[in-house]
Amino acid sequence: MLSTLETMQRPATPIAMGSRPLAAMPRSATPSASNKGPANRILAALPAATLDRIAGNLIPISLAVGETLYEVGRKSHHVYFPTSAVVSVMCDTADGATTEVCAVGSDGVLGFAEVLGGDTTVHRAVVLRAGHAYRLDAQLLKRESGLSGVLLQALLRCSLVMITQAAQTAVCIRHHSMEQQLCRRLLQLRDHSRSSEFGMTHETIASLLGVRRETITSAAGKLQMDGCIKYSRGRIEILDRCKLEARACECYRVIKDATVDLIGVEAPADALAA
Amino acid sequence: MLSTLETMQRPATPIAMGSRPLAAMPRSATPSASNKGPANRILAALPAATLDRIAGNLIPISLAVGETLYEVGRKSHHVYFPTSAVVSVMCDTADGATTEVCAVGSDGVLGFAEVLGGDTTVHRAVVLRAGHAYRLDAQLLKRESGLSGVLLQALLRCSLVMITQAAQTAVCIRHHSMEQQLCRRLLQLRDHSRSSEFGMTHETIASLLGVRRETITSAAGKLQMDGCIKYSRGRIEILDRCKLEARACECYRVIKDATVDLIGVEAPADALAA
DNA sequence: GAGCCTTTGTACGACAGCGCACATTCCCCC
DNA sequence: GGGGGAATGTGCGCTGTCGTACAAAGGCTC
Repeated sequence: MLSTLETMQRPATPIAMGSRPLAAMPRSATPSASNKGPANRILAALPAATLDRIAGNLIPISLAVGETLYEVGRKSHHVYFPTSAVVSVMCDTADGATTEVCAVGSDGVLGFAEVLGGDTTVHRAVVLRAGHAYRLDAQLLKRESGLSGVLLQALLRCSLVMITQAAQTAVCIRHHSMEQQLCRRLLQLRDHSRSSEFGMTHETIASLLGVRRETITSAAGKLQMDGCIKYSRGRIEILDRCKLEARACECYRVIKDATVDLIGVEAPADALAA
Repeated sequence: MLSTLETMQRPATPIAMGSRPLAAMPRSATPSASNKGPANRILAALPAATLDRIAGNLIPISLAVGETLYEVGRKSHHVYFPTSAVVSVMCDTADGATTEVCAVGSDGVLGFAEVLGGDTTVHRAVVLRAGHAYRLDAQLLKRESGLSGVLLQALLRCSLVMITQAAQTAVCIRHHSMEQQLCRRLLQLRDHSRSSEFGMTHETIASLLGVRRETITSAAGKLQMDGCIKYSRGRIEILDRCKLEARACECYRVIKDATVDLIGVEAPADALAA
């Protein structure tokens, strides 16, 4: 779990496309929260008895940038609990345009829609930041969740976070300027990477926000001019987090607060660092 | 449950504001699906044993247009199962702009975020179409859901529908034209009202879509010109459903299909009528 | 160290919505 | 049946984003 940002740079394509098969991760780590790396918070919050029952089936895997966890209209047979990886949930239009509706990291779960037996997945989940995750068989989770209300409650909690993110994304797109949206997304990227620098081209950010690359270049240019950020060739560094937050819309806070409220507190260092 | 559209017309204000206290509904109907009116599908789908346990606490209430079921940042102590009423879940910006992120009718539940103990509600739920609903004490539901996984699964299902709606709303706002968005929303309104006519001013529609009244007037004007709809003084009639669907973006279908997939089939007459 | 590819910068016309300001028309009520 | 208020129609300049096209610059490879 040492993957720093250096290992994730420069996806060959923006996350709009790309779907390589999952690479199984050889070494088996325990899913308990006591690990050094950032464990998945949902798993960590489960009572020991529940966790024990599924622990044996949690397969640690490694995710590369651009990998697709599940595709629109196709049934996924797995549920994913990211630890260090971050996954974007994308929503597409009929003519190929895309927008990220929410991002899931170690504070969430992916693919649990299948557990309920819905036939189609409307969204696409693409790895945004390389890292690790635990994979669980959907059928197994389905059986277990019938027995353990705690598990269902955890899933419900996650889904509420996703509702909040998606809803806030909608208002944000409607009412806030591109610069505000960019600031928000940069802050979220920072929070997920736990470092003030991360690899990401204008092109990739554009495909997250569902706008043109040039629009991002223009907005990012202003932010750099004002000393909020610094970037070059697929590498962005946040110089002044406060300034960035001041320029962002409130959506950043709304989403963050709701997540903390439902899932749990952020790492303390995170809330302070620039 | 006779409230036709005649009784809901002309809210004093667009749904952007307004919060009157709830009016208790005197007559007590059984929540079972065997009633003549449209029962709540979530309740109807519960196994008899589960339903029996909460039936005594389901209080039938009547909802008027513009009533606020829950407000941002305030804790609601009730969960609502609409039968004939339709409720908009609105998301606001700091400077007062609003957008509807999803709409809930007899195929959904409102306010279940509280059940999980989240402290803040990020959204606002406003009655869009007058009608009836069942109200349930949140604490009671919390207790019951600890016991009944079926109940939790039902809530999770509903939350997935909401995710789909909110996510699709986001892409739709980003990538589709106002005319497309208007068509989509009109079709959804029609589906919820089970009649091709419904009371709604341009102003109200504008506040749902988060745009100016004039923008709606202009887009609606084109639709009327082409014989898709007919409107006058807060009353809109859909003349040609097919034409409307052809002009709408795919978002309408995506949301509808996902809802049917997760919650259940629509009333058969509904899928056909013009 | 030359070439190539990726990333970023820039320009310009098109156009959809916004904000504002009125005009008009219809319905309801006195 | 006349007034008043709500609902709708319309115009105009402004701004932000799109679409397209091309230029410049940085890093990697041979």
